[in-house]
Amino acid sequence: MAEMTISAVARQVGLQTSAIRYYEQIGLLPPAQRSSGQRRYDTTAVYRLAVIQRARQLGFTLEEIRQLFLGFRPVTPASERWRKLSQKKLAELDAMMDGIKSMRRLLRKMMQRCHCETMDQCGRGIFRSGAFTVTPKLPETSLRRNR
Amino acid sequence: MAEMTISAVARQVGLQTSAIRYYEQIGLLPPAQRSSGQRRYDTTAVYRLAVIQRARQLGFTLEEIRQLFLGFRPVTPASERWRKLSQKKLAELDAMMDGIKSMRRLLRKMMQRCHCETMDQCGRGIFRSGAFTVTPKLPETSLRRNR
DNA sequence: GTACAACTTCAAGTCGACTTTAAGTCAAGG
DNA sequence: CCTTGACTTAAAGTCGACTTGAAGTTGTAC
Repeated sequence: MAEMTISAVARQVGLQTSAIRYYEQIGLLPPAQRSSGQRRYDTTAVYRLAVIQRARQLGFTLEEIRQLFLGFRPVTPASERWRKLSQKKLAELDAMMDGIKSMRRLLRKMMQRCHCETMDQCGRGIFRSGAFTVTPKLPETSLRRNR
Repeated sequence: MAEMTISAVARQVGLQTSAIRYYEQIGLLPPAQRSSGQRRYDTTAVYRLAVIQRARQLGFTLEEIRQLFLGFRPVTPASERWRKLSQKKLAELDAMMDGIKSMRRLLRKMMQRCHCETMDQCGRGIFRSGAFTVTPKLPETSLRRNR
């Protein structure tokens, strides 16, 4: 259990080996010890990856996760790190929810109220209402592939 | 008003000219009439762009918007087109909301319950709990630049 | 005649989080 | 010795929605 290959670790944490190499490359994981050129990991690496996975689950970007590990003075307790980053993320999530909610509202209104025959007619109505200049950009279809 | 340049149209609908050319390129807009090589637009193009902007506001991808215009038999009324696509999108938005909500829940729990000193300790806890294999992928920080 | 602004095309660049590909290395088994 | 499988690297590709850049054309003003 002390020395695992990259694929053993990948299996344990539910990642592809390429992702683990990538994390190392961007400095999210410290360079692994090598045994005749191959990476060898112990449980601390697995724990670190568990944290990374959890953080991704919480909506953190890899850059934010790097902050979690490296963006504080070494004495800063983990709990405080989490709290600091979580506050910002929570606000972001709320903003995102609001964005989605307004899409939903508008979508429902659209479904109820539109009786246009042609798209052109529809466009004329929208254009007159003037409320089309803003562009909230959709948060993306969620749920990415998971190996 | 009958004949506008691309930049006049861009101004009216709040897009960059490059976006309009791009829409033409991917077939979202029909190729514009040319006057000595330059594109000339009338109000129907503006209406079409108004529809596109509104649809983007509702969370539709450009591909979905293309469906809105080209994915139905020509006789299909606009209102019916909207309703068909909106139903799917509404379901997607709901799924996205659920994803965000579960992130929020987990985030709050994390903030309350984590008292770890070190990240390593934190990782051990997460790893033991086993609930880190899934990877919901965050919907993206919303609100993209708007020209 | 030439400067200028506004347009044109086509190709390439951007962002984030990876994956894929090509070419090479290594240890074990037959 | 040779194959096999798991690993290695660096570079390039992927996705969506554009933007940016380079190089060229057009019409108008001075």
